[in-house]
Amino acid sequence: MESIYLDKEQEHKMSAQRAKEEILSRADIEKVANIFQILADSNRLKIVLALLKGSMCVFHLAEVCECTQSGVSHQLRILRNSGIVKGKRFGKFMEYSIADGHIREIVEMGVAHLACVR
Amino acid sequence: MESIYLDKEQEHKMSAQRAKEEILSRADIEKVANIFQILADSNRLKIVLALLKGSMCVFHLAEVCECTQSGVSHQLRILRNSGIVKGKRFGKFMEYSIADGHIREIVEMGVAHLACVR
DNA sequence: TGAACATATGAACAATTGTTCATATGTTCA
DNA sequence: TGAACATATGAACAATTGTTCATATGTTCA
Repeated sequence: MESIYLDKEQEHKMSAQRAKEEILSRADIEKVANIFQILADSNRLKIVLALLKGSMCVFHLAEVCECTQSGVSHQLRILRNSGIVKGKRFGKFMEYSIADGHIREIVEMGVAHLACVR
Repeated sequence: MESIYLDKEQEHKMSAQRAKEEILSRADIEKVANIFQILADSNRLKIVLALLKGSMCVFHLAEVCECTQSGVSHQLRILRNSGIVKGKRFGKFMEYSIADGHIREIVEMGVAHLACVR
């Protein structure tokens, strides 16, 4: 007997075909996953959220994030390496700020998603 | 001698103040970080990208993602638990599809970011 | 110059995560 | 019913990640 779900199977096959043709390259997918990976840690996300309010130095970031200086510094390195934030020295202080114009949109998308989860 | 960067310090202090007042709650930040966490793995991201092209079953997902059946199944559980995808049985097959209307926007943001990294 | 402050970094560790293998569960169909 | 197929899941393992502690580096200012 023929499957009663033959049309469904056909449909899935077509989706799969389309997906295979249009999917991003492995390298691109990894890059996108990396962006999300950076934002996937609450401390790093908190740093980004804080910096979106305005530039500040490590001391204040640690304060806002309720986190140790060392912890913030380590996370800042990751954020710097990925090009999301940049640091500029002012005397003893390092002023950190958002370096990536698109990061606000991505983060705001995530925050917007929060509302519709409820 | 007074610091030559006194105005900068003042500025940072104000940013920090704003950040402390306006920052999301710890719980909300964790939720947002979680959404990003889900999308932070290339295999999971690939599954989501594929499903955005159309619903399909586990067999096809494994094919598109060049991944084992078991691997896809494990990742699907994570995606299901987070409410991003849903599964519906059709006979022997499970049809998976995107359950979260906002996920397309978030993923597309990430993909758009790709272009401006180049 | 050296004390005080701000930040960065290396090493070690615990915790988390993704993958694989083996196997269980669910469904169809002859 | 039982063989064949599709999917899910538990256990084990290697790899990755975040945090902490100690300490190094960079800067100012008396």
